[in-house]
Amino acid sequence: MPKRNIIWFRRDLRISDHPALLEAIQTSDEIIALFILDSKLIQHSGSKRLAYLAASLRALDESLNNKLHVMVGEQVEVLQELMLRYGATSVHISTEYEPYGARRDERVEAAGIPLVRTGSPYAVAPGRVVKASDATPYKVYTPFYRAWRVHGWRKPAAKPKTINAITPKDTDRNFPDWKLPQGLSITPAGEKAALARWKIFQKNGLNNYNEGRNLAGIDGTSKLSAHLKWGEIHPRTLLAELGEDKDHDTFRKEIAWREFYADVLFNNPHTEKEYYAPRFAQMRYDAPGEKFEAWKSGKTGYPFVDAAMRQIVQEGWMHNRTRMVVASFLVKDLHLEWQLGADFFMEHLVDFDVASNAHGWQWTAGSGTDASPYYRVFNPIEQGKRFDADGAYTRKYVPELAHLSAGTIHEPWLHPDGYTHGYSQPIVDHATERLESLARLHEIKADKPQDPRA
DNA sequence: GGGACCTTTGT
DNA sequence: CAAAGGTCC
Repeated sequence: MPKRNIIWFRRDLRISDHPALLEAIQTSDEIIALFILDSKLIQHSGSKRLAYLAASLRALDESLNNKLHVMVGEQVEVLQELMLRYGATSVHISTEYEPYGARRDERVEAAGIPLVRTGSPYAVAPGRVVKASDATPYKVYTPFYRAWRVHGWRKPAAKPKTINAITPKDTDRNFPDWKLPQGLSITPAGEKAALARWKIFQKNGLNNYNEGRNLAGIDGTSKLSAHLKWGEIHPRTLLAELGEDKDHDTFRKEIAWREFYADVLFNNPHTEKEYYAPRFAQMRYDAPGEKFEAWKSGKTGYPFVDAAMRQIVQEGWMHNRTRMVVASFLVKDLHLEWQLGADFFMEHLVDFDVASNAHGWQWTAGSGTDASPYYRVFNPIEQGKRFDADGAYTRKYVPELAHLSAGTIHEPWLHPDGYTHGYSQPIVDHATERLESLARLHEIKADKPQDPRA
């Protein structure tokens, strides 16, 4: 009887630089390539992310010469059935660290499935970078970054020369047919698309990254987030080709932010949903109502905010600069809790990553690690003028403002024709709400005596 | 333990 | 150039 291993793909949908796949191959005669559709994750994913996953599974299957099993059902049952049927002795995985995935794997293991963990979605696994002084985790990014670099990471793993995989039965080829709703568009999925995008970014964006990454209207960011989220490319593959100049270092720092937030969530799993700084739970917030609806539908009357909100709904992706702008607007202009925005992002983002999302939001809200200082409130108009100076980004997503030029598109109230194409009036006055936000923050200042009833 | 330091700013 | 307060070494 040949020795057989299962390779259970989850968020590592690639065959290059894949240590767990290599390990599964090297310790067996044949592998069983498997993906299990997880009803819980499907429930929490919007149509765009599901369409992306469907495409990514097709791409992975192609790389595996159509040998991918796509199964529906409870993980333990599916794994037990396949192990029995094929006489497989172990299940190889890339280690997962975020709360849901880590708990799932523990549960599977507790049910008697022999999991073999090799590698992770990170260059340095969460929990590995700690302070030299007392071996506790970092809470501030920059010292983490320095220690992360000193820690270092392995070279990319080799692409397997041959993959000897069992041919699935037809009934085990349950590829989902999740379609993208009409009128929407998402980025191409799969390992080939990821590697192609990386090449394009290296050629066109990387060498001006320090400046270009902030400009919403140009293709200045890597746009690798969805590929990284689904593991179609490993961060090590990117890091291996970076140099030491300013632009390359800035990009390396963005990769390190992803690793920092994975580490913070690993060490503080409750911060997926709760305030990292607990006193922010005591702040006065407004209840979500009409203004929240306006934010979600891109009708706040603030052009840069509305452009970004329409971008995420149409494309499942939002420029990083505008992620901060719309987050600041939700929390500090509308006085709503960050979790409302984070949940909306979870529904729409193709690249949704629980750690980066929760802590990106908390940074803006002021409640996170190394958070934005409380007095720092983004000005949505000034941000638009600075980072979408010619108005191209806003014009693209807000057709009601397309007739306005660079000079007035971020302030339609300055133009006599500003509202002639149906654009919304501002739902709040930024200057007023900024002061309101500062007042509410003052109420929870650390040096204020706590309410004894609290 | 004291001093340097801290992604992404506003006016 | 002003704006806390915590973290790091």
